[in-house]
Amino acid sequence: MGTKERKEREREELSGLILAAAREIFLEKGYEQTSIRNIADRIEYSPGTIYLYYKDKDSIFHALQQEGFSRFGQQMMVLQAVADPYERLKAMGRVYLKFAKENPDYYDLMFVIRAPMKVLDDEECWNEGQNSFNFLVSVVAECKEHGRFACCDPEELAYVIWSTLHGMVTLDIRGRCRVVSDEKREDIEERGFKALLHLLSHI
Amino acid sequence: MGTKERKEREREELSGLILAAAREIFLEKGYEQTSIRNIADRIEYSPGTIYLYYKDKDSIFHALQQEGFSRFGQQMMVLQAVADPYERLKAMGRVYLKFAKENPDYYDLMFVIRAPMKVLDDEECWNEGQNSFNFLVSVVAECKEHGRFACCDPEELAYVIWSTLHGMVTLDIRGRCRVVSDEKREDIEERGFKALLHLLSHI
DNA sequence: TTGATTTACTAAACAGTGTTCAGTATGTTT
DNA sequence: AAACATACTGAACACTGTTTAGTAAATCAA
Repeated sequence: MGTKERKEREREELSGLILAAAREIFLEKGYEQTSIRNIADRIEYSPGTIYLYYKDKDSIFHALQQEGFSRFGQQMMVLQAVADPYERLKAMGRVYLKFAKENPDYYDLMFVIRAPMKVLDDEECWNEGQNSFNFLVSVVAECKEHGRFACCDPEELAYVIWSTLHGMVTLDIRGRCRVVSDEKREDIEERGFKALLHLLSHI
Repeated sequence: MGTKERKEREREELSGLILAAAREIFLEKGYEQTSIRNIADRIEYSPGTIYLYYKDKDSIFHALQQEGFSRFGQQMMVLQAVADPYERLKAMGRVYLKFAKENPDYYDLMFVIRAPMKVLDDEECWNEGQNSFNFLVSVVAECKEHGRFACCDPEELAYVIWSTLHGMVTLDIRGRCRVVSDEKREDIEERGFKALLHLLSHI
């Protein structure tokens, strides 16, 4: 008899329901407003039930972070169509900035908020981030094989490129971009990205 | 009779005491652990009293942010000794990274945490940040006057440089640097900064 | 089918959070 | 001495994450 299998299926169903509710509230009202009680209310279960499916609040956000990386990965798929490595690198930057602009809350969860990282103990690997970074490093390395960035270490250059884009995005997301003059603020990330490409094209 | 003056002095005294306690707890135990009740306990007043001196919790963190910028400004003083603008720009980057490394909590408050920015309404000016950014822009502009960065807009280039350093610092502070290989992680910011300088020196 | 056991869930409690406000006690002024 | 102003408190309100004793239902064994 398949009662065991059914039970397992039901377990995963509620676990998925909890995550769906968390995602809804998170995307509707943001991180601060996503509480265990809010999630419980939405699925009409008691708060305690949530702890039968997730260790704590942080692990719910870790699950949402993984969803974010999944979306992110899908968006990056378009890069497979770009043959030239340097063109692929440029397209990658644009996809990165587009993802951040369209999913600022997911971006925050993936790269800024501490909560989802707390479930990883000190030296445990952060797989999702690692894969994304490795991919960037590999693209930079390919550029190098094609003659670009001859004097640079791929990992170091990847890190600098990532830092620049991440810096632009977080200055925006966390409200620090108002220091930029009015006429440039609206498209400052686009301007910044072009300036970065300009720098990269001269080495 | 100077009762009015004395009262005012006493007001500022307690206001300063609250801020000092907030600073202590913030630097000892971090942002999350700095609560109104913790502050009240430390100065042996009731929680309600704090609201007679500060509008809300955010405005306390805004005051702490200003302190952060004050420290930051003092550290930047050493740049007055650097005559050549490009050397000054390089020294500025090093001071920036040094400040972030030595005062990660202040840095977080100044450039990442949302709370202290909430006291500024939507289009109100963020003076502390504005002054710092303007200073960076002016140094880049001076470089340009000395023949460097000929093809770049000073504000845009200042923004890119700031973004790169800010990105490196926040990836570190918010625990996203573990993707960098072990052998480079320890001094990855130094390596990244050198790579940035390398980029800047080729345009 | 009955009794034992496991599973799934809830309600309540604990300890904490920011914030407000009626009441009090002290200091100042008339 | 009475009136008023100021400074502060303590309790309350509405939240937060998390734990746990208790319950009701489902499953299993005899």
